[in-house]
Amino acid sequence: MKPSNQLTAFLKSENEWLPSLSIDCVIFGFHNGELKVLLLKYHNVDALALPGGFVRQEESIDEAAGRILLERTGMADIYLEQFHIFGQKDRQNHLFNKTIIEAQGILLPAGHWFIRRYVSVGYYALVEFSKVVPAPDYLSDSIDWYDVQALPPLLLDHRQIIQKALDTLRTLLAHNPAGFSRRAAPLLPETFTMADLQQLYETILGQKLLRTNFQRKMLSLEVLERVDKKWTGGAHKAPYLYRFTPHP
Amino acid sequence: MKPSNQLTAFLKSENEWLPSLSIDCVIFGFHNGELKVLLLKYHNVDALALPGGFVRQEESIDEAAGRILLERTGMADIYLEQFHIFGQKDRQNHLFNKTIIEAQGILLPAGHWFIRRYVSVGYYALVEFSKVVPAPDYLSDSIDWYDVQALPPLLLDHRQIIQKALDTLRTLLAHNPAGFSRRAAPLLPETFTMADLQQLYETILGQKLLRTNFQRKMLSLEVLERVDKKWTGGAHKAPYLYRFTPHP
DNA sequence: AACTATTGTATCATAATGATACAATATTCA
DNA sequence: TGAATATTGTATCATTATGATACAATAGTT
Repeated sequence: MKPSNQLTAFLKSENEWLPSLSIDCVIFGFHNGELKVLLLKYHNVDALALPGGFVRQEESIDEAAGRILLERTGMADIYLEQFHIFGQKDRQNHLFNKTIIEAQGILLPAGHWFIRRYVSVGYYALVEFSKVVPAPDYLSDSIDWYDVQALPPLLLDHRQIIQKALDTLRTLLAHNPAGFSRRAAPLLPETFTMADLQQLYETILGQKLLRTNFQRKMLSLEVLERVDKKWTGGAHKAPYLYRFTPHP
Repeated sequence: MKPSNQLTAFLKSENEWLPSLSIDCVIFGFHNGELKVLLLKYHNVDALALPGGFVRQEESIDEAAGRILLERTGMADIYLEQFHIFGQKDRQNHLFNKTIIEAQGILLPAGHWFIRRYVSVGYYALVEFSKVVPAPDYLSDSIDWYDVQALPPLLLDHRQIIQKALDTLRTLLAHNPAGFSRRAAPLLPETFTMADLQQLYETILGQKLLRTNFQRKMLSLEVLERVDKKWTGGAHKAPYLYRFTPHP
């Protein structure tokens, strides 16, 4: 099926979708000590965008978020959490959508929901970087990880959406480190050192932490278990490896 | 204008509204040591409901929440904050809406957005009980305050929406008491005693607090200023009155 | 075997919190 | 008028959490 045919089929199935409502997913990964976010490039659009989509009539918005992520990235069974609704009146997504479909040579009737204003629900997830094999779908040219500290120009209010997701992460981490640890588990490999974990915290919080106190705090949360194997490599004492205890 | 005419006009102005999206407002008040929530009773519907409404094409969802609150309750300039989106597929609001309009003798075409599924954005606000003069509008028979501890049967998932709003309040209060105090200021009269404030906290948190430590904590937040006047009445030492310092 | 970088833990000071004690005082009532 | 009572404001102690520093342990390098 050609791209434009898929798009045409999507636009024709008007009654299967909830108008006015879209979902954008902020997918965080962690690699080489950098916090990454998954972005894609739509055909004929310069700015990069968050993986997004629409809600079907017969699915909940949580289910829609999972399906959209699966379609755009191939990742299944990812736990997503809503964090904010973006409903400014000047989002102007309709202008952007018009660009997309006109580039495909499609003409829509003036009142079609796809080229009217809609509001977007932000969902975030923390995933294991290495397990993701980003594959562009029929809508996009490319999909890749980008360092949160150095984001490229983004579509619409997507930079603001990422910022809000980051704020949500920071708040969670600061006020509920145990809850954060459970959700953040996928960001790190199965086993990891305390230094790895600290680097993750420092990246998200945007500040340095005292190593000794960080270790004391993490161990007191009782969400980590020490694996008796040790790491090899550096010219110094070998650190323990830890894993997150399965949540009780 | 007769009720059914207003409703008819509303339903005919299909293009002025965002389909699929509604807003529900959880308005908290505090009176006689009880946390109250504002509920209304729609015509021909038994269960009580949160004041709610829809979003116009040319307004942001924040603006819509303010306008809806004004229309349903007469309260202007209330600071509302979004806290969650409710998008289960079994909300079944369309069935409820069908009941409402059929009771008014109105027939809608099958695909009309008003009798299709929509998701709802929850907003909450904390207001001064005594300043609200609840007045039912053309949609409702009555509007009144209800004790959060003893809610009547509610429409759809409105009980769950109130619960989530309460959870949000509790989290805010527990993790950011200074921020909560600023937002909670309208719940209390201009000046109040420390005991009043403590009762508010205990009601929201659902647990007793130690008086002496509560006082120490509140004073340390530097959001209160002591008014030199004193209260009269009881057969005991007169407490100081406090007011919230205007946020800096 | 000495050296180096890093790790794990102990320990100190300081701040925040939980719990108790008690003086101060506005009213009531003998 | 003055003792009794209920409540308030503050002090104080113990306990816990946090910030900061010190130091022994150790895997590699030289």
